[in-house]
Amino acid sequence: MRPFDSDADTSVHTKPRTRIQREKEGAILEAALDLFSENGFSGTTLDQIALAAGMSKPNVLYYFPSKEELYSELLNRRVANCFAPLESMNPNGDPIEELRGYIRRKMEISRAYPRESRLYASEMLRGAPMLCDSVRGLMRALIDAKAEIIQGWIDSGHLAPIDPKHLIIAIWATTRQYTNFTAEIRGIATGADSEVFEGGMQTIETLILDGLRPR
Amino acid sequence: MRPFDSDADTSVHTKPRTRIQREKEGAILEAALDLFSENGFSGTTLDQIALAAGMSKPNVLYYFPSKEELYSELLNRRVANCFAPLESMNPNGDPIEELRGYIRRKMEISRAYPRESRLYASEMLRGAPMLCDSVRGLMRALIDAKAEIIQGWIDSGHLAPIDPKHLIIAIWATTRQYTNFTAEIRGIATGADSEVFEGGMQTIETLILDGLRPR
Amino acid sequence: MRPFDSDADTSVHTKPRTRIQREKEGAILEAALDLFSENGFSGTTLDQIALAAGMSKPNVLYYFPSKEELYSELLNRRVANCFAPLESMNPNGDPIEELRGYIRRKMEISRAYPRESRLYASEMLRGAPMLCDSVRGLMRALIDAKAEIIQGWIDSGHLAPIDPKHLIIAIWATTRQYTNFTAEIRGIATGADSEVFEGGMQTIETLILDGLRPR
Amino acid sequence: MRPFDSDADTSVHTKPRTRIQREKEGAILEAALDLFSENGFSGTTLDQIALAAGMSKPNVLYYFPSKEELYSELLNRRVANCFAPLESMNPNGDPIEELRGYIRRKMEISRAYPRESRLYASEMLRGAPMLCDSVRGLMRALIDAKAEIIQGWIDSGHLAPIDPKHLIIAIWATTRQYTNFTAEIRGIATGADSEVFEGGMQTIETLILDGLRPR
DNA sequence: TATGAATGAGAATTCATTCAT
DNA sequence: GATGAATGAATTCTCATTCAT
Repeated sequence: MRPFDSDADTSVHTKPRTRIQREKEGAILEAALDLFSENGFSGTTLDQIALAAGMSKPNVLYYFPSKEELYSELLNRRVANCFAPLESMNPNGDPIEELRGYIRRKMEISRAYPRESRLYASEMLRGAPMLCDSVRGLMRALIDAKAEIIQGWIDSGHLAPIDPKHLIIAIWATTRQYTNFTAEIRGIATGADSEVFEGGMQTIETLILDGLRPR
Repeated sequence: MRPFDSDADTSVHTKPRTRIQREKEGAILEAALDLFSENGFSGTTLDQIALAAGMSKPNVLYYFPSKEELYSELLNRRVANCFAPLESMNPNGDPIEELRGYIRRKMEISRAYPRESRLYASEMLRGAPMLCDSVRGLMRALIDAKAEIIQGWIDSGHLAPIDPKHLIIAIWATTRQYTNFTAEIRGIATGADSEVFEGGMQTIETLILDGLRPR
Repeated sequence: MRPFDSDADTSVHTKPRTRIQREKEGAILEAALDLFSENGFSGTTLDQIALAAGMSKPNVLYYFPSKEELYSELLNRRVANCFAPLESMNPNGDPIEELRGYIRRKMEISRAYPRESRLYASEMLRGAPMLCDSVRGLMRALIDAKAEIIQGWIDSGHLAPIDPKHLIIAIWATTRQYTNFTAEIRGIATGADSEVFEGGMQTIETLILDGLRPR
Repeated sequence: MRPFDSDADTSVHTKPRTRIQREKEGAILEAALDLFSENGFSGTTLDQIALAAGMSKPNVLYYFPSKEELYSELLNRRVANCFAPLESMNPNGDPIEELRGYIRRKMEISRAYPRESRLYASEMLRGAPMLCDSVRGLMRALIDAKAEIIQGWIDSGHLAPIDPKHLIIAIWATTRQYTNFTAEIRGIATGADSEVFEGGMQTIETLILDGLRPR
């Protein structure tokens, strides 16, 4: 179910060899993710990270050369992984059902990884100054691929005509709302978080799927 | 077209009386809005604001007692004004056309005040630690009022059954995407910003309005 | 009864002519005395003084060229006046009764002008960096005169042999304790301030007068 | 003769373990004591302390979290130690001789630790805003204990009737005069400091002991 | 006279980073 | 590897004083 885990994640990395190293690095990344995603890059200090990771500040910098590198690592590796394994959309399946599945998986993944998701959103909101090109490329490629599939469905008359990329953007926007802007949601909707989440999912499906179903 | 301006804005304020005061205060708010909306609260320094406003740092603090107050002023006054004058929805009009008008006005207002809009989004993403209760109340009241109108349309069979609050959230989410997450949009869609914006608006209307139109 | 008042005080001054001026200057000195005596020179700001005096900071500096001058004025004029009119000791009176009278008047004057007294004590504790020579001279002359009288009483066998200057110092020390170090007194003795004050006076008289009475 | 030293002092402390730490902390406390006792809390800057201690300002703050903490540490630990080991008064000894011994020890201790003594006096003069409760309690307990002993002597007719607490206050007052108000003393008495000090001690003994000796 | 406006020189404190062990 | 120690460069904020009106 989990499309990736922290071990797989850091294994991409070149440095860490021993188990201890991997564990320490993991603890740092975990703490940093907590804090960066909550308070942003400037709002987080190495002291906080070191404290949360249960080690000394210099030790944090032993594993990651600088605060910026640590942030970048998180952003460009962990966040990238949010996309990569995510989207399996079957070009031969039923279009509406495939889209429904996509929306649901997107919501689920964001709910499962709220910190990664918020970190990414926060970076985007700032204008993405630290997002590396490879991740940008990855994203673009992913979108392009999906858009092509959707375009096929439109061309064959299974979906109402719409710009596929904008459709994907709309899906991202609405799912983001329920997973990253929870503070806003809580200010608007009443009820337990999970209920609101379900209500949101229902609404998104209604709008998008009914909006796309050809008349 | 502009539903408010900075003069009207600050006139609500108690303090500034002289012309000079209003001008200087305006310059500071302007600079602060630029910087806070771009780099967030912690990512912005008083030095930057003073430089951008063309005055000395203590002079900035002569007008606003602290960095936090300045931020708060911006967030809670300027941003609040984004909502208040915004939404006129006619309960007696044609539901679909009223919603279309609402979506368009929402998009326009966000495009006209991108910095206020981004500042607000950024605050929300952080969990809204500095958003004051009066603004929260304003928002909630606005949503409640709109939701009631929409519920009326649903009850009379003019719209497909949907949770009105979630509908509004969906509209906010999608408009936000095109006005605040431009960095992400640019990474996905090709073409001039304004074209992309138009495409987005078109897509949102299609999804939401067709999604709501009863079959 | 009052050995001096603020009018007499400031009249020594050269500048102020009009009534308003004298009043304003008085208000400033009053506020400054409150604050300096409570918080010391560095612990007091011109803002605080201006606020307490009910005027603007530049206006304070219109009357007194600098914070230091204001403090100095207070210290060297008001405090000096504490001494000058104070001590009438009759060389022909009964020695014990004259000393008793002196102790009582000293206590009373310190109690009547606690702020001046505390300001002076605080300056002394710091090493008296701003006490001007004329006040030093005044004090010395006063002590010398008293010491001579007392020496006469000792020489004529009316008092036990003792160094007259040290006697005066002892009187100052003990009276100061009850008027300036009230925080310490309150930490030690129980009962209402005035009772404690009376007890202190009684004790001082007992010690000094009995200690001096020849056996 | 020295009833305590700085090593014993800081060893009560929880934090410092290594030799370097103790040395540095000691250097800071030493410098701070010099400066705070001379210029008071507000009149002293961290820059001055850092300079005097031969280290950088942040390094000072590495050992003490804030200026206030540093001051408080000094006041409440070092000064408290001034009292604790001080007063051994034998209830079974000769009352006059015991009091004489007490006065002398009190004078000596204040002369040996003039900075601690002045710091304490300065804090008291300000109204003791930073004196912690435990020190207050210590003082009160000490006074109570001594007062009881003295009362016993009075009850058995060995001393003239007097309020024991006020007697102690008088002793504190006069000893303080010679150790903390040296600036005033120098303005009054002529001769070398040590001679003046001896003269003062002689006078205090004469007054208090003769004043108390029953006739 | 009086004051709003402005500021340079500090003040305390923070923080990413380096260094020595 | 790990950490205590140290610091330069900010960063927010204060304050006495000046200036213009």
